[in-house]
Amino acid sequence: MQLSGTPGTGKERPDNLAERIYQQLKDDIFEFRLLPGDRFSEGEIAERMAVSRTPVRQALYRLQREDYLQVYFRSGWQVKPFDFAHFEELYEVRIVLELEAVRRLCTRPQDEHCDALEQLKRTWLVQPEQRLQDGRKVSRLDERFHCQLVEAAGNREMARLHADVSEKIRIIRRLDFTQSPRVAATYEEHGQILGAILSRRCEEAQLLLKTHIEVSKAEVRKITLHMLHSARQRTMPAPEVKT
Amino acid sequence: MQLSGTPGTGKERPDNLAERIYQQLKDDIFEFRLLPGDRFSEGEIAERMAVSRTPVRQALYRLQREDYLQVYFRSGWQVKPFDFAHFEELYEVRIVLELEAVRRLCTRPQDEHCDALEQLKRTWLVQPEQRLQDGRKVSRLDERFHCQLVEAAGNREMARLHADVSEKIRIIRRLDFTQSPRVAATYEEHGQILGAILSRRCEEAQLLLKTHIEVSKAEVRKITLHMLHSARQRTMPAPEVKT
DNA sequence: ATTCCATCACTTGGATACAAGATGGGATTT
DNA sequence: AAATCCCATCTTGTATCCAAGTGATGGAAT
Repeated sequence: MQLSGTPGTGKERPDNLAERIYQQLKDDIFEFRLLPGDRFSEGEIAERMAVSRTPVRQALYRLQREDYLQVYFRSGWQVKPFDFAHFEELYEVRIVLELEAVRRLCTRPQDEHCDALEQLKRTWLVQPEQRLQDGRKVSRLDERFHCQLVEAAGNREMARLHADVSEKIRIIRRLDFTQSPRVAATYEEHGQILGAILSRRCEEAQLLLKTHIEVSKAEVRKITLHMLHSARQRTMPAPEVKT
Repeated sequence: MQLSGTPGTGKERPDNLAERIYQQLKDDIFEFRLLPGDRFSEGEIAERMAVSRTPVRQALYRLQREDYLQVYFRSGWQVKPFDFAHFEELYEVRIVLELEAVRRLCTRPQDEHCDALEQLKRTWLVQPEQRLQDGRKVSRLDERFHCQLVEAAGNREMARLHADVSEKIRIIRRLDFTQSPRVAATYEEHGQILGAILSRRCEEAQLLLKTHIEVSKAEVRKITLHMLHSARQRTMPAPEVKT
């Protein structure tokens, strides 16, 4: 009964079933295999994944805490409907955190965080013919760019919150990269932002970044509305949408 | 197997054992009945709370996600040791979020959010003889002040993140209100901040708020170090402390 | 005295069993 | 025909059971 010794020595979980199911379910949501409004039971998931309800419940409750799912008392689970007001607010939080990161990077002491910024330069300040075209890849790269910017600012908590926010909006943010002009614009703007940061033009960097994010936000809003509109015509009933 | 009807109608969980245990355990941590570094097993908690391990595990995993606990594979649980770097970073996040809230409140359209600010005025802009003295109460009030400030700014996501951050630092922030001069200073400074916001002196409000938080941060750091130092002399071994 | 090794109680992770309530459909009544 | 009641079925929440591994302990060997 009494625990006394110091653990610490190599005792991390090896495989962890619940974690695997959590990832799988989140992926199902992100890839729209589970649509907003879809309902299901713990038993279904457990059967599909060929495990017991125990790790499924662990995963489901985690996803509930993260606002992807909703549970009804003895009446099953539901994928939370999209809430655009919610996404807009998350975009604003992103802006606040990233502007602060830029401020810190621009006022940083000499030669600090330069390695992180150098790595970003190698990805984004490249010749046009070296640019990636695949929207999926660029989308992931874009998220990494913004996260690394915040990470480079040095506050791990801020970076973690920002990463959480980034993950929450990923599901719609991706849609911004389905059109190649937007991909090109992303390369262009990231380059400009990096340049401004590296030469410590703080105000300019902040303005560029703010505009960059807001344009992306507007673009995504447009695409998502269109997508949901056409989905509503094909399927019935459409996934519920708030606001 | 098939779920189809619309739930929505009064199906919230009634009692929920796991939730109760979660609250109880968090309270144990906040009230130092569970000390940083303490180790325990799921079975102990289940026995103490007179429930099975299932809801206990649900609560423990939630507390782990929230960074209060740590689990070792087949070797029990541990209350996470204090990490002051962590707290400092959370304080900085608080500053960023609250400064943004003040900015928004100062540039708000006429007559917006005034009700929320009015309520704050009634609490904090009072005659000295009406001020509360009880450190516990003022501590809770202080947290509410800052949270309401952010809530009033109108971005629910920002408010939620800020509330989460506030809860995470509550465990040490309370210590700031164990000394009555600090209580008086809090009233003084909150009053000044509110005044500056209400008359839309943005820069001044931000500076006041930033200083207010940073002073509190420094004070808490001092008290906590002292507390841990004396605790280390009384008990052995002392709770592990990083940084 | 010290090191090594078997042992054994204890731990978490997952599977299964059970309890209580929600739901939906069909028979029954109005 | 429409509304209502009843019941079999399904669902989550909780308890219990089992598997696999951990770590402290004590005895044996050196």
